[in-house]
Order: sequence, then C-alpha cells, then structure tokens
Amino acid sequence: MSSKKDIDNNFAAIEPGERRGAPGLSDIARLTGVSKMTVSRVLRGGTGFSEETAQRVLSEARRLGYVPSRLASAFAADRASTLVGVCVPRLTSGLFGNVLDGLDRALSRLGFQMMIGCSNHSQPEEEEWVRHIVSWRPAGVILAGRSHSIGTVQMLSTSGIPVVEMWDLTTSPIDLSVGFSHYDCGVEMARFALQKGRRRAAYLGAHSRSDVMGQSRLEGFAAALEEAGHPLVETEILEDAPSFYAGFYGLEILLARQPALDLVYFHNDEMAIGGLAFCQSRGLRVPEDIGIVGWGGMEAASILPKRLTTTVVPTTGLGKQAAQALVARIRGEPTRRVIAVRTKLIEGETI
Amino acid sequence: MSSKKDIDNNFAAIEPGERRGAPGLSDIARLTGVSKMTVSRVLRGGTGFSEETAQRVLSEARRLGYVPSRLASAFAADRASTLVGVCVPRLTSGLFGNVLDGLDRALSRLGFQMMIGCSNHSQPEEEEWVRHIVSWRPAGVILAGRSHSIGTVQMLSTSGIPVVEMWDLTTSPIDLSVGFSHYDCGVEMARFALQKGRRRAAYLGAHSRSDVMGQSRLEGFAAALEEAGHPLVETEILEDAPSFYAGFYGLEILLARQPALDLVYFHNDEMAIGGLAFCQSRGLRVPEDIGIVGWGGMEAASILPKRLTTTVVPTTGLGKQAAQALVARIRGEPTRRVIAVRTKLIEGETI
DNA sequence: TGCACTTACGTTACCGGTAAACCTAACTTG
DNA sequence: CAAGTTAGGTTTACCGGTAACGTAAGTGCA
Repeated sequence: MSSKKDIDNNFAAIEPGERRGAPGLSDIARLTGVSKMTVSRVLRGGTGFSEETAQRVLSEARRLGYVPSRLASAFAADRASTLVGVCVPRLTSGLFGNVLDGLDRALSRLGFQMMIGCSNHSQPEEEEWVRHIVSWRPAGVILAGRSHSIGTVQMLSTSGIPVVEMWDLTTSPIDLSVGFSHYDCGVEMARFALQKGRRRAAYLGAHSRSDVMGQSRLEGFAAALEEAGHPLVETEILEDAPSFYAGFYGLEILLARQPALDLVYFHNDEMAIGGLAFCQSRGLRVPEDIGIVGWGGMEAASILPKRLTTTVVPTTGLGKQAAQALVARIRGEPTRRVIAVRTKLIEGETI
Repeated sequence: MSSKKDIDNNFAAIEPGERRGAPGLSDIARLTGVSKMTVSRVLRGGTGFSEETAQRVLSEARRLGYVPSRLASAFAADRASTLVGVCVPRLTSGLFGNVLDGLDRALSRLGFQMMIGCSNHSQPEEEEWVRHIVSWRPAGVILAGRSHSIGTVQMLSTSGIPVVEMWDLTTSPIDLSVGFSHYDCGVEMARFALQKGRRRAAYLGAHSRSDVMGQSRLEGFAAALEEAGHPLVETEILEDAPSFYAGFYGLEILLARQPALDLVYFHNDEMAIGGLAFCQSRGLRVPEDIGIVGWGGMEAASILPKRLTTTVVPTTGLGKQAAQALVARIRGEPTRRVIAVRTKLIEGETI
C-alpha cells in the first residue's frame, strides 16, 4: 500500500553519513582499531592493555565527547546500581527541603543519583510512585514516614530493594528506619515547660491530610503533663494547613475559650511564629504573660528578635544518616535496622 | 590456584530453585505458554492476540507481581524516554521548593520522572551533574539559571537532549528558556515607589556565591530611578547570605550612613522582613517613616501583620510552564524558544 | 474452489556495555 | 628446550524489552 511506503520513506530520511546518536564504545573501538572490550577496560581503569592503546582510546573518547550510557550498564547489571529513589510528602516544606539537601550531598558524594517523587501525603500517590521507581530497578529507596499502603510494602519487600523509612521512627521497618520519636519530642517539651514553672498549658495543632505525626507529639506532651499532675488545659486542632496564619487565628480561638493559659505548644514553628505575632498584636507579653513554644526548628525561628523555644530536628543530618545507612545496606555492610537521630530542645526567649 | 576456587564457590552459592531477580516477560511467557512478544503486546495494550490469551497473561502477570523494567525498555529505545533531569542551585530554598513542586506535578501527570540534582550555585558542580544526567540519556533536562560552563553547554548541545533553562530569562537559550526578567522586576518596583512619592531610595543586597540575579534587579531599579530624576541614594551589598539577619543588621548599617531614606529595596523578602523587624526595634514607623519593599513573594510575607510590598514570583506556575514547554519539545510539538512568565508586584502595607 | 485478507500468534535481531572464556605471541624458568 | 606464565588482547553470550518481519489457520467473497 502507498501509505506504508510513505511511512517507510519517512523513516529512511536519516542521512547515511550523519551520526544517529551519542557515540558508543563501538565507535571508539572502530576508530582506534581495537575491540569494544578493550575500550571498556581502558575507560573503566582495568588492566590488560598497553599504555599506548590506553592513550589512543582515551584521546579518541575525549575527541568524540563520549559519555557512557548508564542505561546500558545498569541494564546489563540488571539493576540501576547508582540510582536511589526518594519520596517525600511535600516538596515545598522547609524541613523536607533540608532533608533532601542532606540526602543529595551524601548520595552524590557516594556516587549515587536521586530520583525524587512527592506523595502529597497520600498513600495511593506514594504507591504509584513506588511502582514507577521499582520499574527503574534502583539500588535503594528512601521513603518518608512509616505508614504505607499494603501494595507499597509488598512491592518493596518482594523486589528485594534496600529501603530506608525516614523521619519518624518505626521499630518494625520494611527494611531500615532512620528517624526520631515525635512522642518523645512532646514529652521533652512538656517536662521543660513544667521545669520552667508552667502549669496551664494548651496545645494548638492543625492537620493537613494525613499528617499524624503532630498527633504523636500531642500525645507525648499530654501524657507527660498528666503524669506531673498538671494536665493539658485546652487542645485545639484546626482543620487547616499548619501555617503562620493558622497559628495567629488559632491562638485567638484558644484564648477566647480559655484566657488563663501560661503556655501554648504549637504544631510547628510557623504556627508558633503566627502565635507570637498574635500576642504582639494584642499586647500580650511573651514570655511573661504567656509562653510560646513550637516544633521543627525553622530557620527563621532562630533569628527572630525573640528567639523561639522549639525542638530542632536535625534535618540535614537526618538526610545524611539515611543516605549512609542506605548505602551501607546496598553494599552489604552490616547495618542497624533502626537508627535514632537526636532532636534538640532549644531554649529560646519565649518561655 | 586455591583462592580462585574459593571465589568460584562463593559465587556459586545461589540456590538453584530460587528466583534470582524480578520476574520478566519471559517468565510470564513460559508460564502461560505463549511467546515473550505476545506477552509484551498484551501488557502494553496492543493488538494481535485473543481475549483468552490476554486474560491468561494478565492474571499471571498479576500473580507474579510483574513490574516492567524501564531500564530495559529505555535501553532498547536508546533513551530514557520518561526521565527528566532537573538541577537547581539549592534544595533548601523556599522558592525553588515551589518550583520543584510545580515541575513534579506537571511532569508526573504527563508520565515523566524527575531526577534531581543540586548545583550549590557552582558551575563545576552543575557540569558534574550534567555529565551524570546525560549518561542516563534522559528525555529532557531542566536547568535553573542562564549561565553555565562551556562544558555544560557543549554536552547538552551535542547530545541533542531538549533543555529548558528556567528562572531568569535569556534571549539566547541553549534550547528553550522559561522565566522572567529580574531587571524588569527592579524597574517595576522603582516606578511603583516613585508613584507612591518615594524620592530617596536605597538598595540592600547580599550576594551568596554567584547569585547574580539580585544584581539585575538592582540595575533595573537604579536605572528607572535615575531616569525619573531621583537616583538611588545609597547601595549596600553585604558579603553574607541573604537572610532575615542580614536584612536586620544591613538596614542598621544603611541608616547609619544615610538616615534620610524613605525607601529601602531589599534583595529578597527574608531580608525585608529582617528590615521590618529592625524598624520595629527602633521605633521607626513603616510605611510612614520609611518604606520597606522586598522581592520573591515568600509565603510568610503575605501573612505578616503588616503585609510586605513585594514582587511575587509565580514559582509553582513557572515549574509547570517549564515542564509543559519541555514536554512539548520532547514530543516534537512546535514551541516558543523563550517563554516569559509574569511576576506580580503586590502592594502591601509597607510603602 | 481458490485467492486475498485478517487474526493471532512466533522468530529474529538489536540496543550498549560487561562478564567470562578464549586466544596468541613473547618471555621465563627449571 | 619444553612447559608454564604473562601481557595484551579478541570473541561470545547475555541483560529484558521491542521493532520488524514471518507464518499458519481461519474467513469472506467472486
């Protein structure tokens, strides 16, 4: 048929002398008059060739601008041995930005590349991403959080790919876990507040989608206060993103209900800074009239005129540790399954 | 030799009956009694097979938990047709976090995966990353910024990979450019300030490494003021990271040198917020005594008690547009080489 | 009845690099 | 001087999926 012929003609339109793609080992081999295998050995720094051959090969490779196809070598090895998949709940979070930075620094130094995905706090989206990444046969995978869909866990377990679950700690990881305990953060902050003489504390949270981690902090905070005989006076969980603005108006709500508070523990630093702004707008003195404490260690929180009391999460360090644990696992070195990183309570000027 | 024998024994330690890796097309083919090719056709939704065969293949694929190897298909096609490389100067920047978010949403919806790198504002590091990504033969590459090393430009040009340079606009891109003009941002802010009656403006910058973009804003700002007959009164570029703290103490320096300013244009919103904090600490009224304007559209800037006047950069939208332009290019659809996105001057309450 | 056409497959070759096996000539060494 | 060793290679097979092409059985129609 004529249509078929036309199509054939179109595909035949490649110029005979023209280079079709990137130069490969065989191009170098042909031009230097040795075999592909010798070229491969020279370029990977092996043995079994003369100095002269090596020079010819290297100069020809340079001249052609040869870049090896990782696709081919990964394929040959049946796994993309320098690829690590990383999935975080949000790309816009300052905290996760730092975690990614730590991961990137550590992984790229160790010769790995990151393929990044974002779950938007959604398990189905995470599972979708895991399916994609598994199809790339990566050397390892890093997931944020410890709760995943059944499909996610199954795919990762059966594939045999090393996995690190990071951020909040789990004692029964798919493979490895690197993180810290949100519950303990809450406990530590409660004890610190008590030590500072606070007796009427409230908690102001906000839950965006499935962020259950704030909940653990609240539980730890409440339990420690309870134990000391000064239970939590008030709790409010806003149906909103945990932003500056939520902290501002949330504190207004909280104080309207219960004016006699001497401390508010916020979901995070952004909300706490919002709370500070609210206090300022109402002439409430911090820390004299009310104490404000946050969580997370936002950079801005440490350089405010009045430094915020908060729990600093070692984000960059966490990324680094997660990367190191994963790489150790990939290399088959012995690794602890659960690695706890230390958060640090920073005493600012708001309590 | 005995050592060789030992090694052989170690490598022979794989159990005969055990699965060595992930199941492939040939496993499904063997188990259903058809050829690899038929399985491939069924799984990719082609034609040329019976309904009954399709069902057998599909159920067997499900049973085995088959995940196709993108490594193999990408390799066969001689390019990783669903892989896009993205390199940003910093992973910890709020602005770039949003750009990445926009990119990720658009790219994943279109069926692409992102491989991310970070140049740390360093051209050698960027070049290093480009070498890595080119070795993956990606469908496209997105770089932040418009100035790159010669090696970077050469590798990308000769590889024929579609490239988008995003963030600041260039009229002579390697391939495509999506961004906005920092110079125009400066001009626009100057005109706005003049319209608001400001006559004695200063600029406070900070240069971290090779961030030359702030420089363009300063140039546009200064030129527009000059043209109107009210030239820039004072300029200070701090040798520091452009942070909240730099804004705070930088303004102090500026006012010590030149107390009679009625406007300060800051490198970015973080610095501007620092400047606001300084004014507050000194009892300077904003905007009555002095106007404070920033750049970038930090989220926190819009929810401060006193909304900051600033230029909002459509970060997420920029990512989306960059992704769409790149994908259009990859698909061979006609595309404009230079796509300008609009920044927006937001009139807050600080001028 | 015979020939074209369709359906439902199967076969082969190939992508680029690498492991493993093999080869050959020169050089040792007992 | 034969046997062994080494340097410096080459050849072959393979990774898993896909394009291109081949083919046998069935189907429709003049």
